[in-house]
Order: sequence, then C-alpha cells, then structure tokens
Amino acid sequence: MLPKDWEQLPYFLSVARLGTLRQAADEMGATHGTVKRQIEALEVAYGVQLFRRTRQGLQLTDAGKNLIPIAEEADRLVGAARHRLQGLDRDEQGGIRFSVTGTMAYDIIAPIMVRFFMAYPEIDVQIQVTDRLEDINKLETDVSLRYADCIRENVVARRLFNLTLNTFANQTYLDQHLGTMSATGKGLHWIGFDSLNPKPEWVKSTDFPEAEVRHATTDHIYQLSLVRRGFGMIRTSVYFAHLYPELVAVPGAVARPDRPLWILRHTELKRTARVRRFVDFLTDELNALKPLLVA
Amino acid sequence: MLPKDWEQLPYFLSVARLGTLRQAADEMGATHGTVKRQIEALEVAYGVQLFRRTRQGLQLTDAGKNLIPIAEEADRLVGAARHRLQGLDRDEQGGIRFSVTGTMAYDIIAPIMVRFFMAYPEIDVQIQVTDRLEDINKLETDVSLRYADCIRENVVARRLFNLTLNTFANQTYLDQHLGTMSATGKGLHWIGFDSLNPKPEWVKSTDFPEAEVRHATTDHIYQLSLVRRGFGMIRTSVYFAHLYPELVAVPGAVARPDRPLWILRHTELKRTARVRRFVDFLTDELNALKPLLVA
DNA sequence: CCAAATTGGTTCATAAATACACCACAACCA
DNA sequence: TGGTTGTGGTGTATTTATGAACCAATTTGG
Repeated sequence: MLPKDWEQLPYFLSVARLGTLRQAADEMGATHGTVKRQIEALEVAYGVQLFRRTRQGLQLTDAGKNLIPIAEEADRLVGAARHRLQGLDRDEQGGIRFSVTGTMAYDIIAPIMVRFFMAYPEIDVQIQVTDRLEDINKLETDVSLRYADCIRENVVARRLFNLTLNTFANQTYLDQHLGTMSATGKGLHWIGFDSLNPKPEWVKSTDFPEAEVRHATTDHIYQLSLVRRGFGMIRTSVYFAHLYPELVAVPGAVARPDRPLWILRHTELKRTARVRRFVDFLTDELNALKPLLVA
Repeated sequence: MLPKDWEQLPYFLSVARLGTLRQAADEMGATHGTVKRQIEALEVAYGVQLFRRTRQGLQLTDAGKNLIPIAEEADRLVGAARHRLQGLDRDEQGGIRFSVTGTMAYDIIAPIMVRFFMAYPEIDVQIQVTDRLEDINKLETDVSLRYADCIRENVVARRLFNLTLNTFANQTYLDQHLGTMSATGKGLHWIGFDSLNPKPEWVKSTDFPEAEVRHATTDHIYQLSLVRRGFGMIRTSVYFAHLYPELVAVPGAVARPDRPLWILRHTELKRTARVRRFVDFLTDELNALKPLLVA
C-alpha cells in the first residue's frame, strides 16, 4: 500500500506560508481542525516534527524547512498539470519556445540561431537549454531538438539523420597513456556519467571495456571540458573533434553511427506559420551541417 | 478554496501504469471502486477525459498522455520528500555530489576538478550542472557553488568574494555598431534572459537602457556563444573576457562588483572529512583565481 | 486594566468516502 | 462448449474524516 502524503502536502505548504492553522484552513476551504489533523498525519507518516506549535501560530522546524523546496516544486508541477489540461496556455501568444540539450546548444545551435534571427528578426525564439526533464519541457516548449532512439510521445517528429560517434582524447593524454595501454583499454580512463562505485555497466559495451572510469557528471559539455584538458577519453560526436582540434580519435576506437536527431513539435500547435518557418530553417541548417555530424 | 487534485494524481499514475482499475487498486491499497471514483473526480476537475474505458482496462487518451510526464515528475518529488525526511539518504555512502551552475562549470570548475582528482583520486565527486531548481538540488547534493545576494536556507555557507561584471561584445560587432550608437545605448543590442515582449525591466538599470533586447535564453553559456559570434552584448564576469580574447569591453560600460560567490553545504552532513577536504580545495582554487574574477 | 480577537486543542454529531458484495460482459482455455 | 478468470459498473452498509461549537490561553488595543 502506497503512502498517502500527497493529499497532505498542500496543507503543509499552506500552513508553512501563512503561519497559522486558521489562515491555512481559510485558504484551503476547510476548518482549522482539519488542517491540524492533516499536519499531524504528515508528521506521523514522516516520523518528524515539521512545525513548532506556539500561541502565535505554527513555525517550521529544520525538518520542515527541508520539505519546503520539494513541496513547492511539486506544487508548481501540479499547477502546471491543471493549467495544461484545462487548455489555458493554449492561446498564449508571443515567441516560440525552443528546447535543446546542452550538448548541442552552444556550438551547433547558437550559430544557427544567429543566422535565423538575422533572417527573421520579427520572430521571438526563446531558448531553453536542458538535458533532464525532457518530457516535462516538451509540454512547456513548442519545438525541441532531441537525440534519441525512438519518439513515443504525443508529438510530430521529424527525423533528421544519425549522428556519428567516436572516442576522443587530447594529444597530451594519448602521449602519456598509449604506450602502456592494453588492447581492451586497460590503462585508459573514461569520463563517467553516473557514480563510479560500482563500476558502471556501459563500459563493457565500449571499445575499451577494461578502461577505468574516472569522474562522474551527466553534463556532456562538462565531460568535454575535462577531456580537452587531458583528463581521459569520451565517446562523442565527431563534430566536436572538428570543432576542437585538440581532440584526437583514440587509436583502436571505431567511429559508428549512433542514435538519430529529431525535431519535435506538438500536434496541437496553433501558430503553425512561424513555427513551420522556424522548423524548416532549423532542418535546412542541420542538414547543411550533416557532413560534419556524420563524417 | 484550492483545488484538490493532489490526492487523485497517484491514483491516476497507478492506473496509467498498470492499465486496469483493479491492479491499480491493489497497488494503492484500495478497492477498484475507489480508484474508479478518484479517476472520475480528476476527469471532472480537469474537464477532460483521461482514459478510454474498455473491457481490457483503461487506456490513456491524448489528454491523459499529456498529464503523464508532469504527474511522474511530481511523484518523483514526493518520493524524494519522503526519502529525505525519513533520513533514508543520510548514510548513503559513496561520492560527494557537487552542484554547480552552467556558467561556472565548464571554464572555471572543470580545470579545478582535474587538479582535485589528480590530488585525491580516491574521492568520487559527482558533478551536477544545473541552473534552475537550485533549492531542490541543494537537497540532492552535498556541496554546491552558487552566485547570489544572500543565502537563507538551512545550509552552511562560506562566502568567497564578489564577482566583477562588465559589458562585453566581440570586436566585429563593436566595429559595426559603435559609430551609430547613442550614449544611452540606442543602436546596440542586449542578449535577453526572458521573453522579448514586452521589453524587459532589467534593461533600464544597465549602462545602456535604450539598447534593444534581442533573443532570449536563460542559459548564460548560450548567451556567451551568441555574443562571441557578434550577435550583441552581455553583462558578464570579467573572467570570460580573459578566457575568450574576442570579447571586448563595450566603451561606455563600467566594471562593477556584483553578487558574491558562495560554497554551500548541508548542516547535517556526516562525511565531514572528505567533504571538508573538497570544500577547502575548492576554496583555495577559487581564491587563486580571484585576481581574474574580480579584476 | 479589561474586553475583544487572536491562537492551538478537543469533542462529537454529521456528512462523506470507503469497502464489500454483487452484476453484466468479454476473453481465454480446456 | 461451458467453466474460469478477467474486466468495468453499481448499490449499500460501514468506516472514516469532516465541520461546528466550545475551551484555555495569549496577544492586542482601546
């Protein structure tokens, strides 16, 4: 049986914000007795005291303060759901909201956007750079650029082409390590995505399954920063090797096509004219870059 | 009176995942009748049909599919709250989770981390690059580096120094626009943070209040990408001018100290030894960079 | 200095949501 | 083909949560 703290969180938020049971009860459309019981239930469920009771009201404890940011974010999300499903943000006018991953934003998309804005200065494109929460952002954006095997959501997907990946490191790193490495990569270092302990699974399916995994971050640009400074190697788009001359393909690694690139937009999108213009422009520009991305 | 869809969302998620009322009821520790009523209440509240009823179970409608990602994220948050307050992640062993903004991650932190990992290869530091959701991430991280006026949360804050900002553009842009600009910036272009319509308020408090605002993104590195390509000007740390020689201070702009830099960590942190070592290292390295950051 | 208006805490009749036992129907399988 | 097991739907007894009134205590304001 799943916990039932969902129902109690808005009561918690209301009390935390307003400071007294009665004001919170007023806001929630309930009585102060009900609010009191909800707060007590939450404290019992968590096994922590969330408020100090005083004659002046309820004051957050340290544990309660910890809960605030999470509850507020959840509140924001529930509000977004409400908003979305009631179709209130449908006719929101203004610019195009365009979501793109950090991997592509800075070196691939930025110059394209410069040209787009020169060509169409009247179209206001708002860029959202984000790797995580793709699904959510898809709801808050009009167009997004993604890099994935398949698209299953409620969107119109335009498939471009498969990116080609290879394994790169900088020359200094290779000079230091190529002599002592084994064919399976022993003596080399991957830059990791997730925690290092235990050794991640993905390493086994690479060209160097026995290389050590160093460092961990989910941010691809950050990983590149490390590699360019000679801290290890990474599997990334051949485009970055073209962009950063210090990146050299690791001998023994093979360049292979990876997942395809997609331009996504909502089915229910109204502002078709300007959005279509933008999507077409983006498609053309990316196709022009294709030789560098699949090389 | 606030809406009460909180309580119903976990029922929705359960039905969406499992496909039938009875399985969902089993998971939720309720009967299928109860689940049915919760789903109906949610549909009435939103005024949208979320599921198609069939003999084989309940199938998501398009509207229902729209709700899924938001509900799942909210679910993740509520779970995180539970986890956090019950102290289950307290003794989670392993590495240090370090959160840093994109602005500083790539060019400031990355080289520091290279040196740190050379010095302490046994300490597993996991980097989280994120600008938004600072509060939440503070709960999911052990140490974070932030750039803010004041710190009000439940953390130990170590204040470093104030960053110095100035207004920069690339030389090509300045050559093209300096001749025709006015003293108040008419004829120049800021890179925007938020939507362009109506004209943002922050422009008025800059050195060029009458400059036009072009483009919009909340991502600072992306803004820099645009400026380095001659697309406008931006107010940023003098460090970036040192890093990217193509950035030139705009004549008429003044370099001023801005908000301070903070290293934050939780009060309840246990692994004091390694965390302290990391924080000290970080402090030393950033202080060494101080001449370039406050110049 | 005392009355009015706060506060959180408590109790209990009442209202609301729940579990349970059903039903009709479809799919599956021996 | 006929039982078995699954589905969603429906009414009703029972449990549960709610709201209203009241309490003690503190603060507020004339």
